[in-house]
Amino acid sequence: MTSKQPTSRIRKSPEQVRSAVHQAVIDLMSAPGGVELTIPAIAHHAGVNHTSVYRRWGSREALLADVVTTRLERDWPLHDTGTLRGDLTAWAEAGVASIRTPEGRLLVRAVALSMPSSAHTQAERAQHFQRRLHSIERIRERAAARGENPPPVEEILDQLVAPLYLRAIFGIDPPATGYPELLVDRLLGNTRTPGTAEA
Amino acid sequence: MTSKQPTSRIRKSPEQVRSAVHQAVIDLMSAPGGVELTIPAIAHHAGVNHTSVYRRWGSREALLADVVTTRLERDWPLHDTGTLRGDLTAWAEAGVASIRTPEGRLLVRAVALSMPSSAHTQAERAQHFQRRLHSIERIRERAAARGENPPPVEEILDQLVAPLYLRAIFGIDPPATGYPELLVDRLLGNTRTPGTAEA
DNA sequence: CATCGTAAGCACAGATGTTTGCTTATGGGC
DNA sequence: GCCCATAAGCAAACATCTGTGCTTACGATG
Repeated sequence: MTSKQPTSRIRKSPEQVRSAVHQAVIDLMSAPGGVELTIPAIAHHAGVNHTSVYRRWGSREALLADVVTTRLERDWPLHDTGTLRGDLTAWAEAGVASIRTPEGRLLVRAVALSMPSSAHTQAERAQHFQRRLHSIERIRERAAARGENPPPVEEILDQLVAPLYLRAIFGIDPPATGYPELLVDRLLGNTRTPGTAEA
Repeated sequence: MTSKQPTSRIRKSPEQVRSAVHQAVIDLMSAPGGVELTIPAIAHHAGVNHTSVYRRWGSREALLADVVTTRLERDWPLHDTGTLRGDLTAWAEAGVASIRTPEGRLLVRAVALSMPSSAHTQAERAQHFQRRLHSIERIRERAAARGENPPPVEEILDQLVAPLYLRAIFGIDPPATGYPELLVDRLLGNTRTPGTAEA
């Protein structure tokens, strides 16, 4: 007991820790039964010492934000289809696909909540949301560059983003078929031939 | 230590406790800087012993749910205007008024969160949401009884509820004027003045 | 006015989450 | 191949939240 024998103390590399912790967050979020999702629990599930998590991310809030943005940007990417309608529909389709999985719903929910107990300031939260909205802005810019006339952001927010987020947050399944197209039709007008609808 | 002198131990009545705790939750939620919103903190702010809170509500989740439903039912009530359009507009107006205040936004947000760390099952969460949706159902029933033909719940969800909730959660201010009417027009069709207004 | 059930307050114990000082693998640069 | 900065692992202290047994004020009932 006096000496410390090098008890073959295997350790993970920083990248391994990052990966394992991220996966553990996803696993525990998706787990049924309301797991606690505390740092000790996450670290244990990841096979990592909890101090490593504390030192690297500092707080659970920061950890969740990291996981969420990483995953969302991977699972809800931005496509370039060549038309405004195509881009919006693709975006909605990716969203629908995401919120059909428990993991996806939880990710979107996590964006909305961000912080379980401690509360971000509103400005901070809005900024966080801005990152998510960035893809919408890009879609609008591309459409404008093509000479199309995209609806204002507020309309896209109300008619495209809001329904998807609401369903993700409250776990309401979207209609089985045609939902992305339905939303885009409401937004752009049900005219497949552009030009007549508003704006 | 041997004797217990009745040190004029003033105590609040159950109703006083309830009121003080509810108010403390609101105060701490509205407080800037990300207060912890733990039961001890709430109890302290309310001037109540924390055991009283534990024994009465059991968990923070139950306490928040109680506060939120109480307040929301008071601040976001249901009006009977005699027409479907009127009822929906009134509902949207109440919602807009609510989410214009920081407290109102936080209440709506709290409905979305419901549970900070522990996670409700999806069914449980959906049920919780159902309570909020009850007013929508009532509006539809009344309209049907009048012989009107209300839109399906899903449409009201997408076009009326979702925009309000999204704005509440992310702190996006609704348009300064005419927003309730705009949402209802989108939902029911802009049958009154076929204006071009989409701005 | 006396009695009784309810529930608030208090003190303390138990469990859980958070933080710190230290040791020592790991991987890159010289 | 040696040396060094980085960061993971460990243990123990620390803070905080959660729960329990008990006393006792409050209000209702007779």
